[in-house]
Amino acid sequence: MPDQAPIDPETYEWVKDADALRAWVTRIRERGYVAVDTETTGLDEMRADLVGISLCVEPGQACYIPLIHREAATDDLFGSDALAEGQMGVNDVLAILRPVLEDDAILKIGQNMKYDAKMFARYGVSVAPIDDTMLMSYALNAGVHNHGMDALSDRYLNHKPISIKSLLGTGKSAITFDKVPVGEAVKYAAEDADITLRLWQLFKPRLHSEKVTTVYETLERPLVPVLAQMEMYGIKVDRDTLSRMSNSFAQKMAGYEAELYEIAGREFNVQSPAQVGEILFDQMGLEGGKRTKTGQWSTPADVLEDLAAEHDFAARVLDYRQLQKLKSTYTDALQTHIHPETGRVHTSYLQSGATTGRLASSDPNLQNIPVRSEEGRRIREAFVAEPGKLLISLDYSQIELRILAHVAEIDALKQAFRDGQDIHAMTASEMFDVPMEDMTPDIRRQAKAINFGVIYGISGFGLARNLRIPRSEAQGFIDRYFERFPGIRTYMDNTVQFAKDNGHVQTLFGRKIHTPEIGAKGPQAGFAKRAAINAPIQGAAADVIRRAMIKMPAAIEGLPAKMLLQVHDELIFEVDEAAVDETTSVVRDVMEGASDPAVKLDVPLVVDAGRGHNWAEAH
DNA sequence: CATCTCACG
DNA sequence: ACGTACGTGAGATGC
Repeated sequence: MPDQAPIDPETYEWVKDADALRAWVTRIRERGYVAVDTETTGLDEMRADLVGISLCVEPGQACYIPLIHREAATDDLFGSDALAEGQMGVNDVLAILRPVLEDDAILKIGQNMKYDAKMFARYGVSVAPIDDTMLMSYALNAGVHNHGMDALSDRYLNHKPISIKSLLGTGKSAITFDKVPVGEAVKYAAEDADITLRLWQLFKPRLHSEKVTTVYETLERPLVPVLAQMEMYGIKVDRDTLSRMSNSFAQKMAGYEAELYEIAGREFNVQSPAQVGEILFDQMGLEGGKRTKTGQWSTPADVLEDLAAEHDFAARVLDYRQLQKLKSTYTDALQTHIHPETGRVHTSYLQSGATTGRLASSDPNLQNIPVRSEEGRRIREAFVAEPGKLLISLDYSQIELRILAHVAEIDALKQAFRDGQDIHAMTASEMFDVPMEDMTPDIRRQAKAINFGVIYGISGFGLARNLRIPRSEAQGFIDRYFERFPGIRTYMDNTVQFAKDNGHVQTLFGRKIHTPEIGAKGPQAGFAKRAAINAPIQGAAADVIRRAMIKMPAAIEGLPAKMLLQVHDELIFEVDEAAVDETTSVVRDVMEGASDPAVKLDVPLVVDAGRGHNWAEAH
């Protein structure tokens, strides 16, 4: 690394007036880029207030512009806080900064820039173009370590930044950033911008030397504004619907609870797996109970399901648990996420959350809203379109199996997809020598489980557990599968070997997923192998839908349609009723062509679409 | 704060 | 012989 100014928080500038700020704007324009960081009153960009802005133009040259820091007024008997000295008004600051923040010719560099871009957007400033050190780290090192700034600074700059905890405290007595004395805030905030700039200088050439520039430039960087926009739109959620469901669940749960106490002959905590296990295996003396590694009884659903046929107690626990899950995680918790001003729920997508290139969703997670059970699916009725609009949902059909057929070059599978065949039925037909016209649902179901297993890096044990069949039988299925599709085994062996040789696997689009555990011995080895087999398939599917999402804003421009949600292989839009047909057609075309022109797949991508006044109807 | 359980693709 | 399906986030319990 070239000689650089040491990271010294004492040297940063506190910007107090317009002249000082204009001097920074001049320096930014001379450079053509600037590292930017925002300080806010909270982590929720939709609710937090902007507290200050830090800038850095070269290592060690950083400043902080405080906006609304408050300090206890010594002469105020009521203890209310007064605005601290030496601050500019947010409107004055943004008036001066806007021209550079919105200037196409000036690159704004941030760590998790989506957060800062959303904050600025709420104050009417559209920040572009951007670079993001978190995403650079993710493109370089997915699968290796986390991409938070503290970790990156420690790892690459050998410097531990001032911790936010040291300023805010923790737990109940924690304060918000606007209560931090400005002098302390300058050191912390400007240091973050300084570190971000240094990381950027370090990562920029590495993207090239590690051959992930294309991944970063085409799959990471352009997705940031797309996700920011989706999150800010949010999706309308009907509180009354959720509230009614909560009440209904509570009533049913009370009934199950009484029944359980009756059977057990005593009261206990139904929500405690340990207490459920005590009753089943100690008190009732049932066989087959297993303990967790901490020595408590284990009572997962599949175990209870086996017992439920004989014992009402197990069946009622399952009933209770299902409703408890739906109530606490969905109908209750979702209500707290409805934004008081927009009436909508604004999730946050973590672009560097999953090692494979998938997104993750949090606060709330809208990627795991129930659908598999009838009762759970009804929760989707609470996700609604505005009056005069509909929700449309478009999802890729069998995208991972299609990608497997392509990358493993399995002619029979590729042809089946080209012919639009039922792929699970076709697999079953091949494996069990059953003509397609004689296919039964049960044979097809088994083949479907095998197809899923293949994507996950199949094992006899896993398939046996999933299908509830003896392990020997499951192993027989797998052997048979590889006999019929020998190319799949070759692909898997090659993938594992590639991981061992290179320390990573990669997707069709060049995304690297590091596999540091691939050389491990013992049980770890199995995990690492299966993860390595799965990653290029799951990752390529993730790349495809990312490409579609990146193309989408231009494609639907002019249409009265907004892209709201992504659920791994599905996109959800809110559309004026009159434009539903046209939007569906446009979106489908973008999704089905998302691989082009980067990768020409040997199989077609097929997208299914639905529509409705709510997500249950649209799905 | 770790563990268990369970919701999704 | 061993112990496993891949990838996530969240709520409740109990140390």
